[in-house]
Amino acid sequence: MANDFRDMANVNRLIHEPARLVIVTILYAVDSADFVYLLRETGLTKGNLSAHLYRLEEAGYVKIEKTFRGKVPRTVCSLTTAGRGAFQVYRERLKRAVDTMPE
Amino acid sequence: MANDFRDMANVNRLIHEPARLVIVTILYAVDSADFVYLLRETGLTKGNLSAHLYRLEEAGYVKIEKTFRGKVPRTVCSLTTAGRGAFQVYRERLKRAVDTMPE
DNA sequence: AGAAACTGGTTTGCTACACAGACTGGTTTG
DNA sequence: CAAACCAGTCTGTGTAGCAAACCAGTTTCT
Repeated sequence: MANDFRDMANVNRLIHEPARLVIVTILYAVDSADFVYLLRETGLTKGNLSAHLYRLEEAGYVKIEKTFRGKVPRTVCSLTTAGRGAFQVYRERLKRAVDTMPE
Repeated sequence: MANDFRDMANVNRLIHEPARLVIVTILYAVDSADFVYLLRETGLTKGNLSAHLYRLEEAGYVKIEKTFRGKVPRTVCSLTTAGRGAFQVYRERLKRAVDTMPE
């Protein structure tokens, strides 16, 4: 039982960070989103969003494609298979944690 | 809907930190525990545990009482009313977050 | 045409934090 | 009395999050 508590410490820290959790959750739901969309939805600053996306890309969780929409640059983000898997694992682990929390 | 996602970023960071979440959850369940007990249950190092407890005390979430058991020092920790409240709020918020996560 | 303002980001600087190993004050054991 | 041990605290290091400053290019204004 106390070991269930200890399990909480074993969550994926990369996804556990609230800002990134929001990003990943959105990407999981919508499949693909561009930088500006994420900016609006998350409420993060640009610098912050950029940095978090980079961390997620580095981890292999997010694919970042830079294209142009007309003459305007556009950054499209989507979860990789690894990213989707990591989110699922995180979600299940969190679900169990919440369920084992004392009333 | 996407605004629900944004809510995930609004958790109490102090409790959200996995190590502290474990500590707080234990204290919530057992009401009072000494340093050595927490050390065993959490698997944290002493320095780490000490620092986390201090942060929680600073926040007014944990009461730390230093006594002696015979000649040996003993540190007993317990959640304050504020701490219990904060945990409950965190737990409910997390519960909602888990529930709004996409399948 | 040139300046000003806007878009879509990235880089930089700062602060805070998590972590573990070294250290401390005292106690028990050999 | 020295060595080992107990219960913690302090210190050093590396990482992270955050926002402001910056940058490259585009559109708008005059």
